[in-house]
Amino acid sequence: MAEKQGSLQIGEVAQRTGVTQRTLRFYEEKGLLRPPSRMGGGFRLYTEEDVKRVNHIRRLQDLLGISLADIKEMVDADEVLRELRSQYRPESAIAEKRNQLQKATAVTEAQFAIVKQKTEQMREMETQLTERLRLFTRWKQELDELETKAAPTRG
Amino acid sequence: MAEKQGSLQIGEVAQRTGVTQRTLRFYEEKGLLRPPSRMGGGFRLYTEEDVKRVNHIRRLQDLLGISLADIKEMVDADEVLRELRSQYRPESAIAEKRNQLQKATAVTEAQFAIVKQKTEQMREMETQLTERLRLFTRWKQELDELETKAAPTRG
DNA sequence: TATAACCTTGACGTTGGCGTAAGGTTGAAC
DNA sequence: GTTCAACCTTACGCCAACGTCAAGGTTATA
Repeated sequence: MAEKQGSLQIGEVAQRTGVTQRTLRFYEEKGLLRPPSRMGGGFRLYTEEDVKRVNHIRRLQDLLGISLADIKEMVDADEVLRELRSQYRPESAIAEKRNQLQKATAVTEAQFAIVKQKTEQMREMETQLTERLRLFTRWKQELDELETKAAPTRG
Repeated sequence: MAEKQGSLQIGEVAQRTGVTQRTLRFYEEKGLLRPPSRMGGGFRLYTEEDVKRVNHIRRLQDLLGISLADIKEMVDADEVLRELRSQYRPESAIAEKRNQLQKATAVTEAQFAIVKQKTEQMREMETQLTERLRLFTRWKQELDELETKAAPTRG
């Protein structure tokens, strides 16, 4: 019996995502990754989904610079998404689905707002930096001219 | 004798920047703010420049999510900028000026690169989120239709 | 000159996000 | 059936970025 198809041990997940095994266990502890299945002896078995998840978490961390607690909220919204997508068979509890959908929408909108705001501020900063760089090159040119035109009377 | 014109005590700076007094002292300790002048009894006296500085630091922290150590590098570059700008009188040590200019340019370019990369990733994320929101609204509509068209056989 | 509001330094405490070491278990290979 | 890397849990450690006292000095105002 081979391994279950497409299941990865923690070491490989760590390698492929660029985080440590400790971090993966930590995320699990904190509820950012759902507890993976285990093989007989207790070794964790991850899926490709999990890998994507980790990458997503890291992007959120790096880009938005928000706490893991907040990220948990966001990835929970993702989870809802997957659930809704998978059991796309609305024979049961429409009200609940509507509820989940509502919450997921809210979280996503919040995220969107953050991203929007940050991109805007980033843009401002970008232009500022561009201006500054222009200024620097101008000054450098002036320095150059000063040295070539003026007397090289030293040394 | 009134206060020196335009000098602010730590409390007011704290209020206006939204950080605590502790944070201001902390930044000073870490070299992110140059030690302000003091009045007779030792009270710190800040300038409007300092206020801008603090705001800048916070923007960098919030937007780029980088460490204060890295931010120090950046604001040091700012310092160089001011120095160059103020004593715009290149009678002394051109070589040094060139050097400073070079370093400031390098730091600024590094910063620019970071900002560029992040903006791009942000954009990606933005489109992703937009798509997701569209999906959500579509699903919600489907749910609505299901409820209106199907039997409202409850209650 | 009293007293409240503001400030000082010093030092220890806290929180998030992991690092790391210890001691034991598992699994594939030989 | 033993070896050995990869994994397990437990638990203490660590750094950044401040928070939070404590004990006292300063300044404006009555």
